[in-house]
Amino acid sequence: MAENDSGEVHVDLFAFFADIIPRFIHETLKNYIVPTAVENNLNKSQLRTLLGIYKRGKATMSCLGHWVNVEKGTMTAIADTLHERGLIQRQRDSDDRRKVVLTLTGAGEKIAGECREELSSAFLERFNSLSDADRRELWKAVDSMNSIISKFGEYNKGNE
Amino acid sequence: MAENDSGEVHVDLFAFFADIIPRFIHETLKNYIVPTAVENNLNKSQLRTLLGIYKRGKATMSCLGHWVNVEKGTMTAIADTLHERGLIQRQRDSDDRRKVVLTLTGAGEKIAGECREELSSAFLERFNSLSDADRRELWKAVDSMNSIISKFGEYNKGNE
DNA sequence: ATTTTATAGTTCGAAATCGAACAATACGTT
DNA sequence: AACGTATTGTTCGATTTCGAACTATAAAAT
Repeated sequence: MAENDSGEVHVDLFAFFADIIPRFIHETLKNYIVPTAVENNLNKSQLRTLLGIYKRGKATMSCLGHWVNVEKGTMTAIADTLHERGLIQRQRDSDDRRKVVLTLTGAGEKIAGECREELSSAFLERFNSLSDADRRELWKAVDSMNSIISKFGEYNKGNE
Repeated sequence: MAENDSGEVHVDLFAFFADIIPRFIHETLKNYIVPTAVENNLNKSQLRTLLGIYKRGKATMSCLGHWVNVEKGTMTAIADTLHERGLIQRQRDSDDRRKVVLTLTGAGEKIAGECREELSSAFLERFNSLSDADRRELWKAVDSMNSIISKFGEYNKGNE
C-alpha cells in the first residue's frame, strides 16, 4: 500500500503491476494446456510468436522478439522452426531491406486462430463466478485503465 | 473489443489481460537494467526468486516455481546457485518433510531489498508524465481491479 | 561522396530451462 | 496396519535461450 498527496491509501502501483497482475494471469492459465498447441507440438515461444503475427497480420522479427520477450538470436531460431513446419512465411521488407517480415500461411492462421480461441475461452471461464456487480465494476476498471495505458507512447508504436 | 448484454462496447477482457497488460509491463521495464542485480551477477530467474522470498518472508520450492514460472527441476538449480552464493537458506519443513523452505540470509535480504527499490523507482518514473486527473483515474481503477482480483481464491493461497 | 553511426537479422558456443524418471514423504481407503 | 494414490523435490539428458561477434542495409554527419 501507499499514500498519495491527499493522504488516501492506495494499492502500491508497482506491486499491482509487477506482482498482483502477473500472478493473477499466471494463476488463471497455468494449468491450462492449449489443445491445438499440443497437437501441433508448439512450445510457449512458438505459440506466442504465432499469436503475435495473428494479432498484427504481419510483423518483423524485432517486433515479435519484443512481444515474445526473447533475444533476436532466439527469434531467428523460432522463425526457422515455424517456417520449416510451413506455418509462416518470411520476406524482406522492400522499403527497408534489413527487415524481415513474417506472415502466417493458411495452416499457420488456422492453428493460431484455434489456439487464441481456446486460450480466450479458458481465461474467461475464470470470470464466470463473478457477480454481475463485480463484473460491471471490473469492466469499468479495465476500460479506464486501458484508456490511460494507451496514452503511453511506446505501447502503441506498432510494428517498429 | 466486445459487447456485453446491454450492448455497450468494452475492451476484450482476454486481450486486456493477455496482451495489453503484459506488453505494458514489459515495455515499461524492458530497457531497465537493475544495477544491484548486475553487480551481483543475478539473472532474471535468480532475481525473481530472491524477490519472491523477500515479499513472502519464506517460501517453498513449489511456491517459488509457480511464482518465477519455471519447472521444479529448474527451481532446484536456481536454489542451488543462490545457496552456494550465500544468499538463501534451505531447510526441511518440520510439519511436512517433503517440503523445503527457503529464506533469505542477511546478504540475500540486503540485495533483494535494493533490487526491489530500484525496480519500483524505475517503474514509477513511467507515470510521472501522467496528468493529475489521469493519475487519480488510474489509481481508482487499480484499487477497483485489485479488490475484485483478490476475490479469486487461488491468488491468495499463499505458500501452498 | 565518404565516413561514421545506428539498426535488423544471423550464427554459434555457453548457459539456462524443460520434462520425464525417480525417491521420499504424506494422505486416503480399506 | 497395509495398500494405493498424491505431492514435493532432485537428477540428468535433451532442448531452448542467451549474448557476443558478425554481415548487411539504412541514416546521419562531414
